[in-house]
Amino acid sequence: MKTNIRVVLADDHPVVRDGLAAMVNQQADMEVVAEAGDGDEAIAAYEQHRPDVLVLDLRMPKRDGVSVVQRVLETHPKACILIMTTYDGDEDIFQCLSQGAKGYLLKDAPRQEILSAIRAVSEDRPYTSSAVAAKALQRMAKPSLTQRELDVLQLVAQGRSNKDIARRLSITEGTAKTHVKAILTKLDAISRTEAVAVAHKRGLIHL
Amino acid sequence: MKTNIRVVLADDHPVVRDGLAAMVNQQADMEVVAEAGDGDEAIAAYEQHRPDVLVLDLRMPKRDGVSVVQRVLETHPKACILIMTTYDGDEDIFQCLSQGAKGYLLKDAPRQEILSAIRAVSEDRPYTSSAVAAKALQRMAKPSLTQRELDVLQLVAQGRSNKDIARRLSITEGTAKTHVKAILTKLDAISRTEAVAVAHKRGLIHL
DNA sequence: GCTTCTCTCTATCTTAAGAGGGAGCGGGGC
DNA sequence: GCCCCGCTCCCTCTTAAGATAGAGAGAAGC
Repeated sequence: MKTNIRVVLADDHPVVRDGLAAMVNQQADMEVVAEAGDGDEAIAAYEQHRPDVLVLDLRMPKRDGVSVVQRVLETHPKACILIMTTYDGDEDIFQCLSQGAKGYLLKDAPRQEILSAIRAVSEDRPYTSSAVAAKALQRMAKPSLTQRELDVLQLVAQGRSNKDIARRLSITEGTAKTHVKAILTKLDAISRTEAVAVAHKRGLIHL
Repeated sequence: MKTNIRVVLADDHPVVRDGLAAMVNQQADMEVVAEAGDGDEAIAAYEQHRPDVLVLDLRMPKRDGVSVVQRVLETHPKACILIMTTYDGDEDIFQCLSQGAKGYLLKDAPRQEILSAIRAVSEDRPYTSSAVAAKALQRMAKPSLTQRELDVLQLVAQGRSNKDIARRLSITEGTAKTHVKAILTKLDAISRTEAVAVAHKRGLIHL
């Protein structure tokens, strides 16, 4: 057939790109037209080739997946992006999906699932894996952190003291404590260290 | 030639296995004889095929890379094992190498490096990447934690209080504090939360 | 206009964390 | 035998962390 699905692969591991490329090129109805090893290359490759599907790793050097999704959809609102990630707890997944990514995949997914996800996304059909759907529901029930709280959380995770955090954010120590307290309540943690553990598990922060 | 290098691949991501398999099978002098998706399968595959090289991911379900290395070398002291990992800061790398793994690789290594590493290991020559050699030197200079301290660190990372840690390890709170203090000193951290951050960066713990 | 939310700041109080000591006991190496 | 090390326990003291409660300013939505 002449209506091949044109795919661009973006992943920082050559091995993974090879694996995906091998799988894709074996299919009669799809082909890899370009590969990218980091976020900037991914954007450049998209601009140049305008593929039917962009398969995108979330964690990449220079520019992470979230910002690539943002950037590409800004200039090409109809772009079909399939997110690929290692961790299903990753908060970024939901950020990408809500920004307009068409689907997401776990890296440990079997071959068939990967291929059918690419086909689905290429036809503008959203692809939702059951694992992520479940996570999404769980996530709905939990309170979300404000931007300021995420700022504070980031510093807490680095091991900063309240006083240090206050200095860096140009607020009083009392305010820093207020934010930390709010974080503890929302994450259902007793101590800041537990909060970091929970936040990491939920993919709210990347250490 | 008839002296093919027989390779077993162990990685929990089908995509990665595909990529490696494609690369390896393209070479005239090597072939993939089996693949494994977790630690137990890796051991079973080794027993069954006795390959020249076992390419092993450090992080796998059921049984992690370290214990696979241990197990295989126990019964086959001459086994040639090539460790593959995503993170170069991983403490487990050194554990594997000191246990007798012949080489290690980063997953973001280029194709050529991967292939030459496999060839080196198959000839019983150790393969050491420059990145890891540098890390190894850095690591030498730093004080190492005792087993007990690692136990405590694990619990600290989960957000447990000193009192809680004491209860779980059947020691007094004072002793728990002593261990925590030693950890802080060795990791050069001011607070337990910073200690967790440092420990994670060094791959001493996996959250 | 009113409510709601976020961010900011205040104050007090209790408890946990961390600094700085010292010390006994068992095992392994010298 | 002795010494070093890892693990355990003890003490005091200071400071940081966390619980609790209240409140004002500004923005967004109804």
